[in-house]
Amino acid sequence: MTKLPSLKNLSYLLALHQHQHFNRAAQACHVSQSTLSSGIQNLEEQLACQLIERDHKSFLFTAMGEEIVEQARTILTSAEELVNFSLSQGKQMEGPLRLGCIPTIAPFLLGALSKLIQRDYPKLQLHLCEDTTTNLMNQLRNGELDVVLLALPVDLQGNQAYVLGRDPFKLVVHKSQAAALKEPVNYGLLPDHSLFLLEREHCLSGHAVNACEMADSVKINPFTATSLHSLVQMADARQGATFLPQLAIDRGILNDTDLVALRPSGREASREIGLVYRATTTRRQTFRKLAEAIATLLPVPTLR
Amino acid sequence: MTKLPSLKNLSYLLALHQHQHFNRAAQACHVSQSTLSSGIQNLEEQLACQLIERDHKSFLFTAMGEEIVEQARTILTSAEELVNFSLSQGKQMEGPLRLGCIPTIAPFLLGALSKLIQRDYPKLQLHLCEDTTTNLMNQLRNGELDVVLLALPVDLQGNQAYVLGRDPFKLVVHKSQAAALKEPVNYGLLPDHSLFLLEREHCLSGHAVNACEMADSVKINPFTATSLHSLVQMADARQGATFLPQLAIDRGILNDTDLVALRPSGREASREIGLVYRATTTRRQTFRKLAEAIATLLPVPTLR
DNA sequence: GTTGATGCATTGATAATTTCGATTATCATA
DNA sequence: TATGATAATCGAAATTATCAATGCATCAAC
Repeated sequence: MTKLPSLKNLSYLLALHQHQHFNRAAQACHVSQSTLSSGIQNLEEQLACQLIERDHKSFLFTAMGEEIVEQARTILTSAEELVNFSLSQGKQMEGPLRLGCIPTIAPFLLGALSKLIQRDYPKLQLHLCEDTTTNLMNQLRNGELDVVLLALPVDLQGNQAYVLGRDPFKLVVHKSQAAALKEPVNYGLLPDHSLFLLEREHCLSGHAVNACEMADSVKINPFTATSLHSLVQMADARQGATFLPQLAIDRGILNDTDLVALRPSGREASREIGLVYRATTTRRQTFRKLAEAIATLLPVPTLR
Repeated sequence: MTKLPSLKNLSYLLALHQHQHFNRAAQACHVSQSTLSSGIQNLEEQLACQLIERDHKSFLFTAMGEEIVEQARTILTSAEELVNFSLSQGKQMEGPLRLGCIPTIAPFLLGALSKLIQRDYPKLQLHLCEDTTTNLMNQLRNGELDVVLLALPVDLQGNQAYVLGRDPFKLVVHKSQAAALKEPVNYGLLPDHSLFLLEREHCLSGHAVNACEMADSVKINPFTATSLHSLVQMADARQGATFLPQLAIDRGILNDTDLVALRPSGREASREIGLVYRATTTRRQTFRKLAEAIATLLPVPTLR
């Protein structure tokens, strides 16, 4: 059998790749710069190939280095999964679980989820993290997260997902305009520029626009908000309209406003909520149970 | 970050699992018995769980131990792939490649393949191994083999495969009977018990019987052979018939016999040849090129 | 230019870990 | 009750990892 590199050195390599800086990487690993430096050299020697090109002041990962980093990443996450698995004694619902969630779901679900987990699986330590879909997917890939809760469809990039349920979109309008409308709402009746959406990059905008088949409508107000809460504030103050997921409405986002929720026209005006995990995971059973728990909290649960 | 177990200790665990004996496992790892013993204890301490139940004379892996072994296996094979990858400088067609093959393909293909590889990819060191489908799949899973060449369909058990081509079955009969038959052959014209097949467990028997839609026919002779070559000997000596893959016939297995090959009736009288590899591999490109090379040697190449 | 700051490599002493051989403990069995 | 087989334990020796300090090259500021 050939001599294998140590996991420690591989983790040094990953840290260096992440920080692109020996000192900061060393700090992140809680070792001195010289330790990390020699660890990397050690690796290069064992693997008999150059991983980084040195430039005395700076350095650059070689193509090989990048490739090795990718492979090392999966090895290290597997190893971490192994210790987590054993530390939790193989019990599926024990030990730490790092869950990422997008901002248009998190505030309306994680509170209830946290309570539910606390009640049903008190030994499961849920660590939560709120970020954009892109960032969450990166963190999942890097092993910084175990599972990610987000709106589908999304490019799974080789990961796998459980579909937990469906979250219908509602058209939310000011009381003063609601009288003139009847369900399902015909968008043509809305004043021009009266529809507020999240910033374009935000996945919810895309989902809502697609779901309601109204891309580039003249109805959309060019101002864009960055959170559902500010969206509500805008619509309320300017007597406009917006789309909100049922989930947010159920959790009282419209309380203390003069807004009412109406059913929009267009088929399938909804988003799907999915739980994404690495294909290489060993914790499918855990994620499955978590998925079941989350599904019970959704407007239209449809676990598969 | 939690403290990770060392790859070395994990490999000790795997060796112990394989040999079920401390001394022999230690020898296999080229370390002393005490080293291996304390390595295992170390693991148990780090993972905070009992991996083996000791019985003073003997021992038994716990359920957790078995599970950890499985996970450790994938980690170690990934690590080994990493060093192989780097040692071959990322060149796809360099370094060692361990190929397993079933006995009804190996003798008719590996010679030509070996020659082809030697010519086109001289730096690829092909290690060959001939065994049954079941054993090959186990060795693939254990990381003892990199790829396996066999007849499809087969339970992939989470592995992946390239389909390389199709190998038609021919009905091989003695000259003295050939005159009475015309293609495609109607089995009813064969004398009872005149058809020789490989032993029942052998995948080729199943493939041939299925392909020609003649399960449990009274035509089948209860005597079964263990290799295609002895099958040919039987049919030749006893003036019977048998099924042979085109591949074997192309390589001259009927030379110096009084047998002739005829096209059997029944649609799709053929087997598919596939190249199977672990889903977690990092060498898909290598396997792809190998697949292309092998496909050119098959009677009906259909790479996908 | 000179100076100071930055960033990685090197060095040599020290600490930690690994490994081995020898020994011990336990059990089965002859 | 010896004997042999097996795994755990122990202590010394070898190996390896780590750190603080230093070296060396580069760059920016003046």
